[in-house]
Amino acid sequence: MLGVEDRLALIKRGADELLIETELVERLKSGRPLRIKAGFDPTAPDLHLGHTVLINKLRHFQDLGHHVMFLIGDFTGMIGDPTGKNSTRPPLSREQILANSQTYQEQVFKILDPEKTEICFNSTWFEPLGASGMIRLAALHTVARMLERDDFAKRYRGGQPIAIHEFLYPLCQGYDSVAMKSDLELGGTDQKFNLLVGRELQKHYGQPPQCVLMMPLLEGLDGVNKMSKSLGNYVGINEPPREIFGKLMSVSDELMWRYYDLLSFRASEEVAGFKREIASGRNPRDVKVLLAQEIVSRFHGAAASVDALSDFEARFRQGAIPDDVSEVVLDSVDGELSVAQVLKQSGLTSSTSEALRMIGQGGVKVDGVKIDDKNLAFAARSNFVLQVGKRKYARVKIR
RNA sequence: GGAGGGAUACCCAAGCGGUCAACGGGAUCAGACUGUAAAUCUGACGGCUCUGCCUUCGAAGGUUCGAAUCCUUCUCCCUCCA
Repeated sequence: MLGVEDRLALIKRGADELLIETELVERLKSGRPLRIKAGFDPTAPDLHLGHTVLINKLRHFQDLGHHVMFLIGDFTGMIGDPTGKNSTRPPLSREQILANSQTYQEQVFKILDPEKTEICFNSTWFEPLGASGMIRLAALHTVARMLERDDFAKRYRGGQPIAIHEFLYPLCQGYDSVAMKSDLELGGTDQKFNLLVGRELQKHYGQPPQCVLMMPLLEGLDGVNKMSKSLGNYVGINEPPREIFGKLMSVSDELMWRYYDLLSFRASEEVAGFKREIASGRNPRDVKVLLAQEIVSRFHGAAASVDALSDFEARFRQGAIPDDVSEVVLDSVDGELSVAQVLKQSGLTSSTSEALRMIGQGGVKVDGVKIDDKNLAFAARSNFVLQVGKRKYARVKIR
């Protein structure tokens, strides 16, 4: 068993902020398994690397012998967390929420130990609470205090609408902590306000207030916004290995370091070594490959990461045609079909206008040979591989 | 309830009677280069049977030879007052 100091160090590794450290130390000293809470909105059916920052940390707690409670906000999902949003979120339907939370559970156990994880749904305590209970809960907080929250304040000042129900979200999240008797809640830095409401409410209900551990938010592939499904800048852990690999390779050299900090399990001394090597001339690409392979192996196994690397090398270094090109069969018109139609109907371009533009820009290849004739037509019964740019392929058969 | 302000392409945002398929930025896509789907540079970025034609500027009407631009009504949003 590690000493309190070492356990605390592991808990704090990579974390942005821990409140209140002295309180946590006291609880760690008690030696009992702590009740660790982390809540997830069932909005995105697929976990992405951004979620795993937090889940990895939950795994640390499990390894230290604590009781991890994975809360699925099936009730609060109907409100929609307003955190970090500059607009009201559309509420989810009951069916969507249930389907999404199912997917969550399947994926989260790629990282967490199912034996040591308790899955909770907050509808368990909110359904019985009822409207009157909700009003009593709402009476515990003031509008002024709600408006202290930065994103509410900004929206209010900026003339953006704030719907009343959005005020209920932090209260509900705080009440979750009461219902779950949590010792520590884990969340992103953007969750600070909500996490602290939990402390307030627990005090009100006569419980010792939870400690709060905040993890940094992972930037998405654009390196600017936080990784999110809705912004399309994410890497889903269920995506095909080659896709995960490619997406990680598209990260800028600068952002790569951030990903190393928050996603890699490599020792920090080793990462520091990479930085020194690159400063003295090593190609950043090679280090990026190591990261991409580590992540792919974590979710899909070592074999998949080797395959993803060789596929990537073949396609982007040597311009080879990949081996998993999907096939489309198209009907000819009067015995032939124009390139523009083939591109559109095969789904490689979204319109014939775009198809013609791509040809004009030199982005279209037939069997690996660039074409520049916009009026080109393919005869019936021809069979070829069509390519747009470096990433879109289709094996086309014309009937 | 009253008074103002706003709604433009994926997002932000110009335009305020013709030269507007609509400035600019972001995102995206393509090309070049390369060390990679990094960076940088160049270009494209409504649709089509594509040297031309068709449909767009919240919705519906109207004025005009001609409207994103003017008028009317409607919808939604914001601000201030009550």
